Amino acid sequence: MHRTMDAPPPTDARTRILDAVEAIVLARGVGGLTLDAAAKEAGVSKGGLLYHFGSKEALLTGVMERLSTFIAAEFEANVARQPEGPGRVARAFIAWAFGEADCSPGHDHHDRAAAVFLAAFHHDPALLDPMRAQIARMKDLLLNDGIPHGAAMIVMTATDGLFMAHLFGLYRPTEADLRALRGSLDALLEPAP
Amino acid sequence: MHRTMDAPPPTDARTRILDAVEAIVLARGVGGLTLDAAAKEAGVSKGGLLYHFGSKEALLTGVMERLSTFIAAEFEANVARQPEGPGRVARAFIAWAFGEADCSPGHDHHDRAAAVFLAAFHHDPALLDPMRAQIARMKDLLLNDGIPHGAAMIVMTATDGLFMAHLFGLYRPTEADLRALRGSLDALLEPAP
DNA sequence: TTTTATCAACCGTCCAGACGGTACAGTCGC
DNA sequence: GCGACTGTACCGTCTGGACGGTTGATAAAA
Repeated sequence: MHRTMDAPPPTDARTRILDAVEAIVLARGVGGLTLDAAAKEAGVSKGGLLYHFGSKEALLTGVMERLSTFIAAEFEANVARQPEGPGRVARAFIAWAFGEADCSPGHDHHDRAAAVFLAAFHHDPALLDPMRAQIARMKDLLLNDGIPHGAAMIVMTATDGLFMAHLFGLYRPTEADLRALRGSLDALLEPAP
Repeated sequence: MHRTMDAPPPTDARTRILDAVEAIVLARGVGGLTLDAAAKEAGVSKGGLLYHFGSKEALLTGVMERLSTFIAAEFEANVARQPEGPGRVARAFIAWAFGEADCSPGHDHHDRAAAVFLAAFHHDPALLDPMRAQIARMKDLLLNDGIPHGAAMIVMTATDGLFMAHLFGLYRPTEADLRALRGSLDALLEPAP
């Protein structure tokens, strides 16, 4: 059950089902996610879906777990990519928010995260617990990153806010908005003059 | 059986229904919001509810419109409360995010906004359009507030992020976190030394 | 003044459809 | 033979919505 990154169709059913959940939520919204729809989208019978995930909750748990571990891995990689020293974690946060991680085609990881997020939360807010744990860890690291407390909090909330604006489509920042935001965030991480 | 027996709730049925929607979403989540539940919570029969709001979508539209106008009014009031000059709008944003607006008992306006937000978005993302228009106006004012572009964007995203963390319960900032955040945001609005 | 008609504001019931989930017999590749 | 499915049929529950009352206030007609 590894990540055999092969041709488009021959992925295993489990992965296809998980992908189908994300695709449906992105295309049709949380309300469009039914077991029947997920099965059809994954090219699997309903019985087959229930063979892998015994209930809708199990399905959402699965999708949530996959997202959590993916986010965790991406975060680690992002941190490793930054130069050592104060502000390293903060820079990883910023890099993630501005989407400099992978280069997956089609839907980027923000969209997929948003879809999973909404679907899980709607079914049962407690399903977000793995993600909460992950966020707590990341917050902990960020607050011990050798930068002022307030700067760390700004990085945390600003990146969250960017994500939320995207999630709900509240507004679309222009390129100039993003450049300015990024510039100011970077400036925050410079040692005081 | 109109204005006779009600001593405690002298509000009209329409308002009670709108309030009931918010209360239900807060207490039982988006999935718990049904017409029956809303009717019962409002002390109205299902037929009566459908008399005022002909469909669930109409109900959510109503709740969304009320929220939009409320937010707009609150924003205006918050701006008026700040001293004139550069950073006035930004300070209003910050004041709102830190909940210094009204003193409504029971549920604060953040909780109610969150409830309406989630319920409307779940039914149909397009229902957020009134709110999007409102946010666009607020963003416009913020970006012409006489402060650097990047600072304005930080204020915008940071306040959104704070709201989102609350909305999904992703993490609970400590008092110290909030103080530090607030201090750094305020410092951003000081004219460069 | 009495009767009748109209109208808004509800009430309570019923229903078709959708959804999550079960059951189970059969199929196909290893 | 066995695990990994497929396909169909079915069940109980819930939901949005339709529909036909009922009630009390008000207005018009007698």
